Amino acid sequence: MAKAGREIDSRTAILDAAEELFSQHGFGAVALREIARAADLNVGSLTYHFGDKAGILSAIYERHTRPMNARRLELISEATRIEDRSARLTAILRAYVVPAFRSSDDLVGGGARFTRLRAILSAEGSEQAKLIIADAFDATTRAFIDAIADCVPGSKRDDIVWRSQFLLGSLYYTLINPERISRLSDGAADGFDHDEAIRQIVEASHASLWALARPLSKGQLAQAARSS
Amino acid sequence: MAKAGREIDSRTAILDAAEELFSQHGFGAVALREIARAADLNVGSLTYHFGDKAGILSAIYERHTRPMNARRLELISEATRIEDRSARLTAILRAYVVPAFRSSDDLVGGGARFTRLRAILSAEGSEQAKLIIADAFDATTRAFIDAIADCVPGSKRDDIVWRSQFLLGSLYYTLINPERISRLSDGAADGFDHDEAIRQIVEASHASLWALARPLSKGQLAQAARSS
DNA sequence: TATTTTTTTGAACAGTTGTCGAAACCTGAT
DNA sequence: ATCAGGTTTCGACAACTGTTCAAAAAAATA
Repeated sequence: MAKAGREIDSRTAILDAAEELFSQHGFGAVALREIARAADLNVGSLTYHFGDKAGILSAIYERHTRPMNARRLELISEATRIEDRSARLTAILRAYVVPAFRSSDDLVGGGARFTRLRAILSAEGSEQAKLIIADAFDATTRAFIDAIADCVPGSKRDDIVWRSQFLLGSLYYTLINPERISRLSDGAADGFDHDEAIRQIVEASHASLWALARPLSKGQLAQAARSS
Repeated sequence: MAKAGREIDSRTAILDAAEELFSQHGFGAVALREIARAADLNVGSLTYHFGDKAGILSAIYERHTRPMNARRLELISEATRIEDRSARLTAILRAYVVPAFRSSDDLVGGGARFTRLRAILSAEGSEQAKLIIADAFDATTRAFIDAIADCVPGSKRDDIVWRSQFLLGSLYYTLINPERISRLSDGAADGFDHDEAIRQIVEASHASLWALARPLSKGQLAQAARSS
């Protein structure tokens, strides 16, 4: 397992280059030769280290999935200790969203990039990619849904599933189309601002999910609006 | 401009086949020969009718954009006549979501398929596709945001932009990953049910946007939850 | 029917794709 | 200095890509 070559570590150089390119153009649209050029290596090196093109994607997933899931579960665990239901819900939502944007541990700046990659891959839906993505995040998502359900007692679980997936949709959309937010707000909002994006997603999702706790009729809601 | 060939109309046969394939695998991943095979025609026919591969995508957009936008503006116009703010908001949201799922006029079943195509293209972000997509829906989206703003007076416009884009993200995500909703709810919810999806998206977005009308503090929200 | 126009076909093109194997290279231990 | 190991390079491969074009076919027009 000795290291050789001009690079410090060719494997991570390849993964870094591939992750950057995949997160921008998707899996199928990126040629192995592009990755090789970006990593300053020959094409053959890629298949030597990872066997397959799909093997590169597998390795990318492997180095992100575990730490990101661990961080999420850790934060969710912290959040569930909060007494106040509304504050707890906010903490749980942050536990899910923040690790998706920020890097986990050593991988600097990789959080948002990897999440963006996941977003693109889910849309691309290539057969090769599907096998790798699999359900790497299903268990965590279920824990996340359970934690939410405890914050909004009495609500139907189906509704929570729907709205928690809408959270994921909002997350993906923001990472893929940040410029639309900037443009539609005429520059007043910055879609590229991760901190602001986190805040917006968390608050919007909070409102969406919290409404399940006390399902007011539309008439009641309208009345409340009129009286304000 | 006479019609010929074995098919009723080769042009629409090509567009139908291409739309189906593009909406499933994206623009770059579909080969012209696949489209030709699906349309029961030769490859040369495609470039004969549409010049380019991009030309096919252009034609798909052209036959959907106008009617879908028209239908949306029509429904928004109807909705703005509703007095009750909450009911009006619901109607506006439906005006945006329903045409994205249901077909407009003659094109049977094309609504959801075309929206799914848009979702995939936005993720793919290929240069060729970007030029075609352009801002075909920007004007309508702005009218949509304006109409929402009237329902939630006093709220910041930035917030409305963010949350309206989250609506779009939820829409896209639902069309791309319907099976995730079914799976995470253990079959209790059906992600493929368009009517249910419309209802869920509209209600969740309503809660999200309506909360902007009367920004309660988290303490107040928590108190309300406790008292219930 | 004969002529003209539109459409379809089949083949070919230059370029790119992922993958593979043999040779060259580098490094550290013997 | 020799050897063995992992690593990198280069070249080639078959398959597939979008696009083009002349010829054949079909349809429309006269």
